[in-house]
Amino acid sequence: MELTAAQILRKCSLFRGLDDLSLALVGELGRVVEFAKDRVIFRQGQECEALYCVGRGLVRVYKVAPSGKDHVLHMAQPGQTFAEVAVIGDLLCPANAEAVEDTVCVLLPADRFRRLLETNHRVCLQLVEGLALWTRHLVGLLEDVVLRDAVGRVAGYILRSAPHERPEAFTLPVLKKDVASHLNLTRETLSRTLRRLAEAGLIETVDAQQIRILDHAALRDVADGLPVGEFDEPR
Amino acid sequence: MELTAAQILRKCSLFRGLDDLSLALVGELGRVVEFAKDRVIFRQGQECEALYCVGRGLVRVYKVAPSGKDHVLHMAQPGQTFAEVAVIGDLLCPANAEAVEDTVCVLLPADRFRRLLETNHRVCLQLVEGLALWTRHLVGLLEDVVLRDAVGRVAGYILRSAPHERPEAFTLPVLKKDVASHLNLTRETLSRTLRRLAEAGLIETVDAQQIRILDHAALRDVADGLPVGEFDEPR
DNA sequence: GATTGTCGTTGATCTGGATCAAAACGGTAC
DNA sequence: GTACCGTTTTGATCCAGATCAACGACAATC
Repeated sequence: MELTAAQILRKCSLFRGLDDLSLALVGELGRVVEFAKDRVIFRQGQECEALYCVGRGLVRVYKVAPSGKDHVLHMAQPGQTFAEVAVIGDLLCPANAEAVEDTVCVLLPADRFRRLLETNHRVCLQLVEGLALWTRHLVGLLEDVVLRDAVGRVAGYILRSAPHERPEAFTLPVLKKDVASHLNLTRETLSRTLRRLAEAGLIETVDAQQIRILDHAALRDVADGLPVGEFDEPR
Repeated sequence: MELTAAQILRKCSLFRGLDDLSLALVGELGRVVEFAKDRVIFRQGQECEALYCVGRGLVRVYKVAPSGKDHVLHMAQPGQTFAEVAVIGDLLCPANAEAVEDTVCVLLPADRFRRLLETNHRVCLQLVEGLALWTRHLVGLLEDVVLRDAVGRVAGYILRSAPHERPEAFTLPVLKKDVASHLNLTRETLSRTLRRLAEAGLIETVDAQQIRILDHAALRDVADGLPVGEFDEPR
């Protein structure tokens, strides 16, 4: 199935709420590009040539430390964008991006998009809102890493990424190693933490990729900093 | 000395680049308010009533964990704004803010500011740019905390906060405990880390608040992840 | 089939920075 | 002056999570 730029952009959360006319103006700039699995899309420090909107597939946006350690900032799924900030601020790419699966994106060239922003108030307004949300997400991530311990972060992640309807069982959309990196944990710690949550009866691991939530409220509590309980202490 | 809303807003980096007319429109909304030292400006979770622009003084914007630990997101100095994101996205305050010294702010009421955004394209454009910068700052902070160790973070902080001209000696604009919290370190660790840098000959501590940079390049290297050297190893 | 590679789990050990404890500094109030 | 209070510094100890190491489960390639 082929995707057109318009179809992809219509589902893009950054442009949600945009009227058809403005959406068409944005679409005119768009060029649909495919990236094969493992293909590098851009590297940090490069000039950023476009804003990317994912139509199909999965993109890992990550930064690597001088030490070699890397940190996943964002796993961009269909409907999500990346490199917005670099494009808007006319900055260098702050991170690396690569396709985790075969991926289709709409590219909105930086200079033309910036020009559209300058002429079209609706698009501009929409973007302000989108950026505000993205910023809040970042602050959330930051506070997660800074203020919560491993169990809290994992519990919070599970709650956030469970689908809103039928939240009992869900399939992780990304590999655990990427989840771990996103939460600033090692794979090992993530694995052990999931086991602790399972042993405490809060979740159940169906298989490597599937998690069933057994006790939503308790999970909420753990995410809010309460200790896990339901273990050791052989009174 | 009394400050007017217009004077404060003119020096505000979020509105830098705004033409006089638009600036005047923004200024019309503004109400100048003083906050005494230690006064709480808002608490996380509250409805956010305005965008704040600091004219004089210093405001600590911080979040506290369920555990009681707190994290300084931002020490807002004159010319800087806070609560922009909450106002723009019509979200609840994501953090606490309190005046560290006697402080003067311009308040731009949320609803009226949002209405201005909707009607004035120039202000909207300016804001997109401001948000992009703020986002990049946040990503930097996140990567700092996640990818660097204590020495790297402290070295980076010193480099960032040294004045661009005459960077040899400078006075910390905020208390060390706030610096520590911002970098997600304890006061103790910050103190020890500064001592290590001093012993390695990269900096010199004049007094509690003043730091002299002795070796700019080496400090850069440490911030980029190289080990500090110049210690132990009694060959 | 065998081989290689990536991912996930589990166990044993190590360590950077936190925590606890105490003392040295300024301020400022009396 | 002395007493008090918040900040900073230093030292001793502790611990959550990293690191190292081994192994099983698949999937892809030969």
